[in-house]
Amino acid sequence: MNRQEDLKTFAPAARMLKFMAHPLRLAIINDLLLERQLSVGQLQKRLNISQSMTSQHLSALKIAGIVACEKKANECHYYIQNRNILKFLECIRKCVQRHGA
Amino acid sequence: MNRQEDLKTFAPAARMLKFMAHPLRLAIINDLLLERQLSVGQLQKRLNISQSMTSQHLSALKIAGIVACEKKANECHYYIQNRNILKFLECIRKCVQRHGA
DNA sequence: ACAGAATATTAGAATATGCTAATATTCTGT
DNA sequence: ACAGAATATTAGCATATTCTAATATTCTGT
Repeated sequence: MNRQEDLKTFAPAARMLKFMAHPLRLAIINDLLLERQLSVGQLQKRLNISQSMTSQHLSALKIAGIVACEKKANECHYYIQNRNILKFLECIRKCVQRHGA
Repeated sequence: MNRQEDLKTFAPAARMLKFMAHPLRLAIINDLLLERQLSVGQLQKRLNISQSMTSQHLSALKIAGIVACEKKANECHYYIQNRNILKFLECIRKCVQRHGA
């Protein structure tokens, strides 16, 4: 494969990484992996951030296809849509553990 | 672990992801995983980008601790320093394959 | 010591991101 | 229909990223 191919190949991966590359969004992903499902309000309390931030970061993760949500009455319950993310998180942890960089 | 912990925990991971979250830098990492070692000039030709861009992206990856380099005469040979990156790349590929997002 | 190759660094413009504060929407219970 | 809860969206500022173009550094061969 030539280089132009390469860039096209890596563009979607880079895009997904970009969406994940934020401490709060990683924390959200982590929480959703642990709890399976959480409302915006629950996440907001857990992360101790503003309602707006919570919603905006969730919205970004939704656009990335990483999470999805389901309306239940007045609340919106978010969950991990792309389960491959689990292995992904494990990988990140390993990479970072031995590498303070 | 409480939430403040969480953010501190994920900060280094997010930092590393940020460094990787770029198509060119993923391509560089990929090339270096395949070839073991490449000079700036070789990478530049492969990726078909400017000398400055090549150097700047490599420098970013070096700061992140992902690559390292060794001077040989007039050239600078870069290689992957953090071998965990390999599994990481595989993970990314899997995540992205089934997810156009 | 000099010319030229290989790489690094810098400045600065264009764009993207992250955040706060404010406002809008959507739903529930009465 | 209304008040209030839960969530979403918007505007706008501050900061960070990415890129090009220009310049600096470092090394080699003569």
